[in-house]
Amino acid sequence: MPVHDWLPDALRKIATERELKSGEALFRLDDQTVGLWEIVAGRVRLSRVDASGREIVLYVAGPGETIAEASLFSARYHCDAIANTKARVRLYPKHHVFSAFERDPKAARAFSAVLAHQVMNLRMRIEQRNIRSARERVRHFLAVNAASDGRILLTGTLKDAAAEIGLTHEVLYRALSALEHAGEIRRSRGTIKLLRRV
Amino acid sequence: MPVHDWLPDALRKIATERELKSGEALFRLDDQTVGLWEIVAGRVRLSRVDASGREIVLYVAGPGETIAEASLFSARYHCDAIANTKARVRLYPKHHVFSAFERDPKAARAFSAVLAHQVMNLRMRIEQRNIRSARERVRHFLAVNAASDGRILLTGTLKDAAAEIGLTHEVLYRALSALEHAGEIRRSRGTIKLLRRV
DNA sequence: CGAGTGATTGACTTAGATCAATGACCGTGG
DNA sequence: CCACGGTCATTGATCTAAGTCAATCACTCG
Repeated sequence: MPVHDWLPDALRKIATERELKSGEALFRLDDQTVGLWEIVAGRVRLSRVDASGREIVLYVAGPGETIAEASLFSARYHCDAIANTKARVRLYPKHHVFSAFERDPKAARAFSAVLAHQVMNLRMRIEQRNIRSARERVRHFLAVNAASDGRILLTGTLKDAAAEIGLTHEVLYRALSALEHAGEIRRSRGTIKLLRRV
Repeated sequence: MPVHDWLPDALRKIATERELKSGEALFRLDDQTVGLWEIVAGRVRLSRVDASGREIVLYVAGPGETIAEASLFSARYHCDAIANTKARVRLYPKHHVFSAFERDPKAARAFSAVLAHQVMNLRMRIEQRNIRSARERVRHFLAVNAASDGRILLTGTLKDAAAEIGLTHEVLYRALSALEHAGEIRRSRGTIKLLRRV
């Protein structure tokens, strides 16, 4: 997912950065699309205003993520992007992106590959959300994130993990300790290990 | 999302169909990837076996969906695909897909565009799942699916919609009738209209 | 006309959210 | 070097909204 994996070096050099104050709009519905944005720091929300006048949030993007990939392929944005916090963003201008893809088909292919992986990953997360039981959901999360030796590599805190899987942190703690008591996992200072069932 | 939107005609002609019995494997982890699969009928699950030996379902695909887009870009599958029901699938062989993309850069671009849209759509659905309150979730769903005149186009039944937004159908019915009583929506034989707030 | 399914509503249960309190750990600034 | 503010991790008590079970009616399809 990190942008650095698929954007050609040349393109990264062309990118320009911009600071956003909290609440400032990066772009608005129907603005002309200019390119691909990467969030460097802070959080930016994508939202629309619905028929009854309320704002509906489509997505909140954080550092390392790109937004508006789809808008590369359309002339106008179809949502608003507004900074939730003070934020720094980087712009990869549309025509540079496409000319890079033309010059370097591998880059284009890498881009597709990244998107395809994201699709798989997001589908998996939705599947996870379909699991109602907190315990089962945590099991799913652990299983998906476990290496072949059963060790789970946590990026960030448990609180972050709780948010990602859609549980409150309290419930995650409880589920983890229940799994530990049941002998399904073992924990030691920050690492979790999935134990092989007999 | 329908495959027909982005696959060149020529490619569609080359595709071969295959029937799967319920429980039959379409492919297995570490098999050589052969191409892109489209589900024509039935349901196929993508799953892996975790470190403790349980099967974890990554995704369940239904008619009209494609699976293993990401595997186009890798030599081996990294999950199993198993028919949940009797199913019919269609194969677009990998090298044909890529040669079609080379011959017709527009097709390649369309493919990327489809993937990018899927990413946006999936992110939106995850955002929706972050809303805990059933009523708010239904509001979000209605707002996202409403046309500019506030009319909501339902594909399929309300039960389907309930499944998509991650609620039981009973809860969806109740939330809808609560919204109707509150004057936020109006319903008449199968159609829902979002009323403008004053 | 009868079986099957969707839509709807009621009654009840439960699991997860919420509120609250505590200890561990960290960086930091005096 | 240590006191202090902040966040994470953890656990307990309580509440509530969503899930579950169940019954009914409308509709469609063969």
